[in-house]
Amino acid sequence: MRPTMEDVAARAGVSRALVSLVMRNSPKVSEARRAAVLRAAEELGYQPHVMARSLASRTSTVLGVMVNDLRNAFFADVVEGLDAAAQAAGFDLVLNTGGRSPAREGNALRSLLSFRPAGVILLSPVVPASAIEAAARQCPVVLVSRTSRASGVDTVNDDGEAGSALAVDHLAGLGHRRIAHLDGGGAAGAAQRRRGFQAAMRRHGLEPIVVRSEHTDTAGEKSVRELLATYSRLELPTGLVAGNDFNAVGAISALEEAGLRVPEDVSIVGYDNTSLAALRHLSLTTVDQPRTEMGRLAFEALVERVRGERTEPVRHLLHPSLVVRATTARFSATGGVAR
Amino acid sequence: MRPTMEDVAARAGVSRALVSLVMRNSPKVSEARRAAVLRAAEELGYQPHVMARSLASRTSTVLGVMVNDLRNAFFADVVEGLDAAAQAAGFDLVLNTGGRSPAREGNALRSLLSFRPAGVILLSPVVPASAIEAAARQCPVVLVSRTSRASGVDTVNDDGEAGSALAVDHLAGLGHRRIAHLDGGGAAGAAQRRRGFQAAMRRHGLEPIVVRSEHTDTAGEKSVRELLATYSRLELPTGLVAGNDFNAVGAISALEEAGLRVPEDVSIVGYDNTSLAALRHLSLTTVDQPRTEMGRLAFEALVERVRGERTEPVRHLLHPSLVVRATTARFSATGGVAR
DNA sequence: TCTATTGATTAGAGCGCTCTAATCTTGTAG
DNA sequence: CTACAAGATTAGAGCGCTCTAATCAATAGA
Repeated sequence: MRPTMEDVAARAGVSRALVSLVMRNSPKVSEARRAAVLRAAEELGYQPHVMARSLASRTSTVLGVMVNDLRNAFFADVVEGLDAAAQAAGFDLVLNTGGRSPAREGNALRSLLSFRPAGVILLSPVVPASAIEAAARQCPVVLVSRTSRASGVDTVNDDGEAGSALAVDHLAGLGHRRIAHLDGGGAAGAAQRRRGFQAAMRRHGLEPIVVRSEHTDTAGEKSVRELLATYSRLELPTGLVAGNDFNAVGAISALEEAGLRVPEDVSIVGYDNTSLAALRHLSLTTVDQPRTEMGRLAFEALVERVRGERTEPVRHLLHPSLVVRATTARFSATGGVAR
Repeated sequence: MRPTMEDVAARAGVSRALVSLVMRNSPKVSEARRAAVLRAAEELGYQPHVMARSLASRTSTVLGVMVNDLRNAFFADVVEGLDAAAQAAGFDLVLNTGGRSPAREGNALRSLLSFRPAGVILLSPVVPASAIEAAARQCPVVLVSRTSRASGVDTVNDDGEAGSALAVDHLAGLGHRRIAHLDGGGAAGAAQRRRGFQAAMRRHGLEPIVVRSEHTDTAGEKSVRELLATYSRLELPTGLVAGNDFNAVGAISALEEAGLRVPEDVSIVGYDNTSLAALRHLSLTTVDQPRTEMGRLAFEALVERVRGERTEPVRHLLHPSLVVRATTARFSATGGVAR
């Protein structure tokens, strides 16, 4: 049996209460006793039992985290940021996955709440808003990559409109006039990216071209083939704002297959700055979301609530940034830069 | 305040003990009472408090999981497999990251153990063996992508030697004779892959060429440049077994940069079958590890111990498989297939 | 010498649950 | 009726800790 506080107390010749004080770094313990207790604890290999502590103190150091899909590098990055911040502050993460199904997410959320966590962080959840509000009645809730109007809920989102605008500004700045967006369809954040694209294009006095696509490489290929079938070579968009990096890679494949060069004939911008984009082989110009930072902010928002420092909801809208790599170049009327 | 068992008992007009029995699906409760309790619980929105339950029953449904690096898709996949199995069996995951530093991993592990978890799963940990053995004295431990001889420790590993052999057999079968391995250096599993490569080459009566590299794309580029500098065009290896997929992508870049075509001039096999490899743009032939399966097996090994069904350590060595895509082709003495 | 006062220590109740053992109901057989 | 077994229910201790209030020791002031 693992030693308990009682064992440490007996060995150190003090009361359990004193051991408790030492374990919580209370200042009102004499140095002599503290040392004795610490030594006894060390000798027995004692470690406080977080669950018992949580129960007795009616506080929790557990943060529930529900992830839409861990295989998605985006979420993995957010969780890493979350974990780093939580560890530094002495919190522990209980982690779940919802399998992208509302029903399963509901169970996962319930399971997290049964820990009576200090708070809960949901990464791009697909559960109905009512479920989120119900959770918010039990403990603070922070949403990442999903919005909410509930007052007990904080949100952390990337400003997809600004991100698309960044991409458009970049391409327009390079002289491109015919620019198309490969829309992410129903994917999280896709609507904002599309809106941002359209708004930015109009701001530049350009006609927005939106092609329905998805956040996968095969969809990117397909969409570009459609584009190629629709436009003559001379009218083909010379700039492409993809829904995400995967989509961009697919688009590049289809372009190259058709004998078009990137970036000489067509410039292309991705979205997300995944590890994929950074690969030298691709060197994709892309829009970066501060993912680790998003995790940190989510944690901080939660902790502010837990500590009662704030009751008003906070809505973080993070500003993305453009990472210029090798898939974008100045527009050339001759359809290619000089070689 | 959230309702407790006492509240439910009062509302249903029964004792707390009876509510406890209902919550645990005990068969020795009359249907009438069961229904009454369930209704009262429903009305109050009652959910048992896992921590209190764990404390009282001296059992735990918590599994501690320490991940070397969540950003690495490999681990994210394993965790997904783990999570699916754990959820199905009613366990919860407490998750940590070690920041790839032994000291930080030590803290992370301690933090997990302070939950008195049913068991602990470590994904490619870098802590010293002694720390693992110490943990194993407190609860069952399963290691993924790391070996151990301790008797309280189960392990789940992919058979890196077999994986490399698969790659070599494939290339040799395509007629390649000069085959080089881009070694992963100190990375987890790199040693096995190298050994497997060497053994397989000898089995085919071929001379193994090993180039020191790392599991990154830039290292892959660098290594191929070295290869190009070392060998004349005619003596250049025509088959490459990369340390992992990233490494393979870097290698491809360097080859193309040098005017060599993949797979016409050089065939290349990756390792891990990451989402990267599946990208149609790359279509990398690669060795697949059953990652989700590894997570599931780790969970099962743990549960067997938790249930006391087994005390002997189990050492899973999973058989990888080859996924043939477009970066490998039959060797042609003319240095290229007919076009 | 006798309070106050301050700081250090501890007794003991209680967190929300489980679990053993005891108690209460029935139904049935004698 | 009574006795008793079997099933249903409950009392109450206890899991490992925290926290309030009480106790104790030591020092200072009068």
